[in-house]
Amino acid sequence: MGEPEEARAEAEQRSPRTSATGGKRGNGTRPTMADVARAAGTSTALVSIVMRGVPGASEATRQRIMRIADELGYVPDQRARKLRQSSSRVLGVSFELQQPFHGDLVEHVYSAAAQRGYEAVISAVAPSRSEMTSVNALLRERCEAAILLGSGLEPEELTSLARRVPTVVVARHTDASGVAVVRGDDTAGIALAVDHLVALGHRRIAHIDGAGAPGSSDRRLGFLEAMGRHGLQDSADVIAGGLTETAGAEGMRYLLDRPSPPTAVIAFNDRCATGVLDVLARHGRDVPGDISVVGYDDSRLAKIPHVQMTTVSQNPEQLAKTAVAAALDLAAGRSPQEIVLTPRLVERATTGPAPS
Amino acid sequence: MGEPEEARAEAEQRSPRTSATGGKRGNGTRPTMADVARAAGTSTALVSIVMRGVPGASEATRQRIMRIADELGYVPDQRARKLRQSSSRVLGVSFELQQPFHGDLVEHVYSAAAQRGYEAVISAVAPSRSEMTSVNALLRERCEAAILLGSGLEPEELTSLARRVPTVVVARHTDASGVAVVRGDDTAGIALAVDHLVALGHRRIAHIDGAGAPGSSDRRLGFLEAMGRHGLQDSADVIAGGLTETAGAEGMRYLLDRPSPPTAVIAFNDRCATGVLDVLARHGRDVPGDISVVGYDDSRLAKIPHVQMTTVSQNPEQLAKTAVAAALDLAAGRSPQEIVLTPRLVERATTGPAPS
DNA sequence: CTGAAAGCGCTAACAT
DNA sequence: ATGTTAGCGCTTTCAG
Repeated sequence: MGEPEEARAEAEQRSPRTSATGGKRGNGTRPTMADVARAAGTSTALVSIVMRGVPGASEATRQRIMRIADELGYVPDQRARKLRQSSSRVLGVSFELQQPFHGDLVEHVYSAAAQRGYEAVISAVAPSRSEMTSVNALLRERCEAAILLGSGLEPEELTSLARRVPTVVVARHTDASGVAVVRGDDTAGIALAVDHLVALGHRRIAHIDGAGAPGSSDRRLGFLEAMGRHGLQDSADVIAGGLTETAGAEGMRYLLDRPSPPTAVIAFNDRCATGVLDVLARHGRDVPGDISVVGYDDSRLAKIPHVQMTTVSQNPEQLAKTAVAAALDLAAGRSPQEIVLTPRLVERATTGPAPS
Repeated sequence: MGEPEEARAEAEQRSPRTSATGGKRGNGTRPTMADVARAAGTSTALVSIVMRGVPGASEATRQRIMRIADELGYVPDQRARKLRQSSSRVLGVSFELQQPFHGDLVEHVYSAAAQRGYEAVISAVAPSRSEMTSVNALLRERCEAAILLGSGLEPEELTSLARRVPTVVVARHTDASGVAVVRGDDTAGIALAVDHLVALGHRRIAHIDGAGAPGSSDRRLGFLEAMGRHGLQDSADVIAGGLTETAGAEGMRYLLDRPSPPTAVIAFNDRCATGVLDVLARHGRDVPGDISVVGYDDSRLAKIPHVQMTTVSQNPEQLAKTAVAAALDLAAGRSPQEIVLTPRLVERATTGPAPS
């Protein structure tokens, strides 16, 4: 079960040198397996065996074929290969191009998929490229399962999609039937942040939420609930925000105009928190001296050395690994599950004792 | 020549509803063209004609087949399709997952490719996924040409790659032979920034450079040259930086420790400038009152409403469009060219008159 | 306007 | 250990 992957890894290593005998390049034709077989004086089947790194060829032949393939600049045609195989061993991933957290997830999905012998095919969502378009591209690639990062699709769309391809939605909650869900426990995550701040002596705590974004309501509710648990429901403040720096900045500016602004802010995500921090810096507020800030996601933005944001980590690696596992389970015919991962608070430098 | 694309667009629109007759889902099998043909009582050839939207079927048949395909949830297998076609009509794109500017470029490459009837297949580079790995994946997809965003490959690697597949490198200069290059004029771009600042009365101007990053030396040279042109070579200051917020922050902190810090800073890119701005805000420096800051790329980061960064724009859309054109030219057999686009200064809110 | 048949580059039985 | 053969799902002549 491991051999094909090893072979792939090997092929990756081999530096793409090209020999003098390299043949006609420049026209659009690339060498095929038949070309290699002809040059080596063997059958294509043997070449196939060698290229896949499966047993069934003598060491001498293996070496020779490898060398010839290399000289010819031969690269196996993935399309033909997958077409022939009954299962494509392809996982489709739809993600948002400008969301740093999605970048983190994609990176780990690549390796989690590779570890299980799958290839990850990614398809982006952007302002000018809808999630539908992105997902349709995946469908045409005949992926065995689709992984949707922070999907914004409606429940009906998701259910409908799930009928066509095993679907797992990552990092958001959904009621859509038929889809698997892998997400962090948003309620618990926000509670972690609240507990942390309350322990530091904060009372007036605000939450700049994700507005209509997926996961937003869970976090909002979790916030109110946790505040209530501490008897702080009256000093809990929820402000409409969003997923961007802009939303965070606007929310924070609004809060600063208050007669008595909060001493701590929990933002919907790290991007939002970045906007918050920026506004505070510009207004000469010391963080965490005057006001504490907590982000969400533990994305690249939170880890920037001079930022060192306290944030709730969903552990992208675990999320990605779990999502891939869920996708393969689905593809293997098991029924969709909702897997909720426990988030963890990463205490860094943007939170501190409440000002007295 | 336009029809196949129209058809594709249509297919994208059609919402993925599934009928009651939808048949066996859940096992790994998706309907094939043969299934549709059988259900419609026609040949697969006819179904193919309809699915591609090419002329050769009566309106009635077309409607009927479309409906049946829809009901069955049929999606053409892209792999089989491309395999059969002589030219794959696929463009490979390698990009960096965490670089906002690459996100902008990728978005526009998608649409530029679609406009010319090509499909863009993207492959990411990340800390745990090398550019080689990323490019190899593209090669296996049999793309007709590869577009490398801000590639970090060595000239020999690029030349070697170019022998295997038409290659265009975007947004960096390279001496590698055989590859096409589409980039902004970095020397001119930095000069634009310098001229702008000098016109505002700045004399002590620093450049936080890109260290070893591609394009870095051009910008550094352009900076010194432009400063020299204004007789300011003695107050030109080059600081080692990098492509990240961290690099910018470190550079700026270093500059603030000077007995007489510069009144303006030109950062290597927007991410770097973001780090600079952050440090300035934390130190209570007013931008642009005390110090002006210029970024580079006009990426998402520069456009954030409360940031409004003055920056040098490489016009991602034009860059992407030109790169796609260059890729197709190459694929069509024309010889590689270097295309240098003229950058443009976008004056926003982070630059102003030098403090007196 | 519609259908039959060949084959894209590869893999997987099955021979030898 | 190596070769032969038959397709994967689609497009594309070529006939009807």
